[in-house]
Amino acid sequence: MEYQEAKEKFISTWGSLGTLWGINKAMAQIQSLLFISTKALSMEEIMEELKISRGNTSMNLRQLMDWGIVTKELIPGERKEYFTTEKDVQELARHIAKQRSRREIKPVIKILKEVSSIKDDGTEKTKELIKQTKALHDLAETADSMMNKIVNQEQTWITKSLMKLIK
Amino acid sequence: MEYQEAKEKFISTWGSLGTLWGINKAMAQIQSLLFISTKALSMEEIMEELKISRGNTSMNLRQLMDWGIVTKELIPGERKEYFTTEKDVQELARHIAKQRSRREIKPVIKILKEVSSIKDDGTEKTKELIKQTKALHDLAETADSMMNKIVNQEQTWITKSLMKLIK
DNA sequence: TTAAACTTTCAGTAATTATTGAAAGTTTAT
DNA sequence: ATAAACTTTCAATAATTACTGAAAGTTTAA
Repeated sequence: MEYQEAKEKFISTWGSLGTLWGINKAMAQIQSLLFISTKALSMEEIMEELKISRGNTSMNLRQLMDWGIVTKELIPGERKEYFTTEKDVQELARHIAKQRSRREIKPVIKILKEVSSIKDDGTEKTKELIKQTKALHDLAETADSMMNKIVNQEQTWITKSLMKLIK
Repeated sequence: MEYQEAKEKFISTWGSLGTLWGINKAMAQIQSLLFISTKALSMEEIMEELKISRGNTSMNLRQLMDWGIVTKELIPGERKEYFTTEKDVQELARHIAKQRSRREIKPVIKILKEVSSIKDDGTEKTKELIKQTKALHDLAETADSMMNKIVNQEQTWITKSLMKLIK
């Protein structure tokens, strides 16, 4: 497999993985293009490379910046804006995990908390609702907190060794 | 908040969380309805409760069964089929993690492996592609394996203690 | 200022994905 | 065999989501 083929394969695979996880194709592809680029790219270059419109590029770049994984880079003397993505996979994972936690997981945990806190009227169905949403709440909290801890690398030597063990 | 409101809130929240993660609404809602139900439900009852068509119900139930999180239950003497979901959240998480790993993560890891194995022609861009996809490959493998280990509870006393630490 | 070089916005459209409902299929009882 | 009770399939349609492109907006240089 040659460079060009490999590059295209990577970008398109990453794009479809994105859609499978609720991230849109263009967004995932822009990010992956930047991820393997040796330099910051202009909007023009991104449009050209991915064959997408100016508007689409602009909007998705904005979203990527909102997520904190792409940043504008102003090249002195240049009028155009250039973009780069976080190149360190660990950092990248940290940003994504943090954002998805904040935007999606935390709000759901909150609702699970509310739902599982309704007053027990003694009926079987109410008991079941409380029991199951409570279990889900606990699971979600544990998973969320673990994910954050792991990705935040709040790792001492001991947790690192533990990681190796479970891995 | 009363039972009915709490129930509706739970089901609709779960449904929208689903869509956010690439799972369709009906599928998520059927699963959540079963999850808090005290008994197995027939197709009729699910349709009625969620106000969705017979076809939709049938197709999504099938998908849920393919994922291994819903099972048919045949009640003796009854002609209709009844459905239940896995009630244990741990088991549920295990099933989902296992399936997503198999269907989505593993194939992507495979492609990352391929892409990162192209021959190094010495150019900077090829080196970058190899380096970055390799990093992603390693991250994906670690994350996938950790997730599986965690949900599979292949936990000895030592991994359990470690879990507590990182948690 | 003005105008060139660029970016953003957004209404319209296209593409994708989900849903319906009725016909076809299956199973069970008689 | 027949028919009733049920489930599945799938073409048509609806709903959602993504994308385009041109107009409006912004910034910089002279």
